[in-house]
Amino acid sequence: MKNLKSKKLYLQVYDELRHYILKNNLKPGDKIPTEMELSQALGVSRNVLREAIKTLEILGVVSSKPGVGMVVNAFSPSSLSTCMFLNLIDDKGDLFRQSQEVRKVLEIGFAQQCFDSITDDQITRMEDCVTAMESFEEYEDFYDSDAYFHRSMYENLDNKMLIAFLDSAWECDRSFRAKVIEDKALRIKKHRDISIALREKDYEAFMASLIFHFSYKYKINPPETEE
Amino acid sequence: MKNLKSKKLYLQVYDELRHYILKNNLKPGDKIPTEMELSQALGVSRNVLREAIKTLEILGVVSSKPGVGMVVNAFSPSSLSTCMFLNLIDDKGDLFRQSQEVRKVLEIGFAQQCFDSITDDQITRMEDCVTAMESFEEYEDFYDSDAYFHRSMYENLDNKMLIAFLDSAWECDRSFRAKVIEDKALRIKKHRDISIALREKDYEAFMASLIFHFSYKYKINPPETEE
DNA sequence: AAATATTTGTCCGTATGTATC
DNA sequence: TGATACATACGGACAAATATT
Repeated sequence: MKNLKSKKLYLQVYDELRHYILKNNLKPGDKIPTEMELSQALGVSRNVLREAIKTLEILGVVSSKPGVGMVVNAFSPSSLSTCMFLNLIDDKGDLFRQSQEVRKVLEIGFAQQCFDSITDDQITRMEDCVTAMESFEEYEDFYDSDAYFHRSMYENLDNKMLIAFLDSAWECDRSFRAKVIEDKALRIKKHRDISIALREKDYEAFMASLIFHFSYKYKINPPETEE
Repeated sequence: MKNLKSKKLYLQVYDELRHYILKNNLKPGDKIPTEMELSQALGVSRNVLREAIKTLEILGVVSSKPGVGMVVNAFSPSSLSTCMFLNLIDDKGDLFRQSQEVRKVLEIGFAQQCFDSITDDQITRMEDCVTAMESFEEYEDFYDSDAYFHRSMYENLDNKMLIAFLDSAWECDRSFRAKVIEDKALRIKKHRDISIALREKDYEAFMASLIFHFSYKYKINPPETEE
């Protein structure tokens, strides 16, 4: 069809659609043309068009409903972490180290802003996470509370990119099924110290407990290669 | 077809393929079954399968060639920034601020590691970027040198996740067409000071110049809504 | 070197379910 | 209720690129 590049059509169409959304400055909620209109406008079959536009839907850029059409979505942090699973096909243990390093730098780097802007509601939910940690036996449940604890800390910073990056790093942690070699009680204490320092608005204690929290050894549990 | 969930088929297939790659612990270079085999195994048409698998190709997870088949790719940082364009459909000015904050925290947070591990070759390329900056008139060219300067700093850190995040943040900067309100000479000087400090292995000067580099005001140039 | 098989790329047609008017 | 618009899903067909014999 396009004699330009002999590049695969669905890749060209994907770029065109990206361009279309950006150049027309589409906002969340805006409608985009139907499959028929788009395929005719681009001069490709509906099949090729769908291969490109379903990528946008899976990535969370647009939503489609039969009988309605397609609309642009608002950005959600999870759409970035959706892509993060790409990392998992590489060396797992090393990428876990990388995600740990990045998390440490990001969380400590934004600690000041967190301390200044955190609300009582956030602190309460962090305390609830600590309480939940104490009652869990299974590590997976423990893990969920840990993740929610940290997510609650930074959700009020008005920085969706930070949230997206932190979620991506957590996504790696989860998929690696890494288990921290650390006493459960110590792990809980570390988190409790952070929440207490925030509750008492003690900046020095907050920073100290946060930095201390990131000091531990870890091992990797390889994912079961089930059936 | 599947009365189970009434969830869209191509979304289910996408999850299945993700699962397949992870559970089978596929490494870069490994082959995955043909479209016919996969569509038959999953009980869906070849069309639906392609809508899911082309997402994986566009994301850079797999590559396909006619007559050969599909293989798993190695992770490349660009695959993450491919997703970052999702952010662009939201409030642009605010997300530029966010990317600036994240970049600042990440670059300063990893400055110590950068200083310890940087090689002469990296520093030479950074110096070349500064030289290039001096000869450019157009801001776009200036911008490319700026991006490459920072990328060279951290590429030796053995942390692909960091590189991916930094690239993602740069992707935002670029698409926002943000222009820093700053004297060109000052901008060049800031970068030159960083490279000089690294060349002379002066840690204090390096940190000071890097922190100073991130202090500036900016404005946003909205993307032209061409044609 | 040449013919054949394999695999992806692209298009078409059709039927179904769902939402809107 | 019916009619229309739209996405969903299937199957077939042929072309193009590559590998194999």
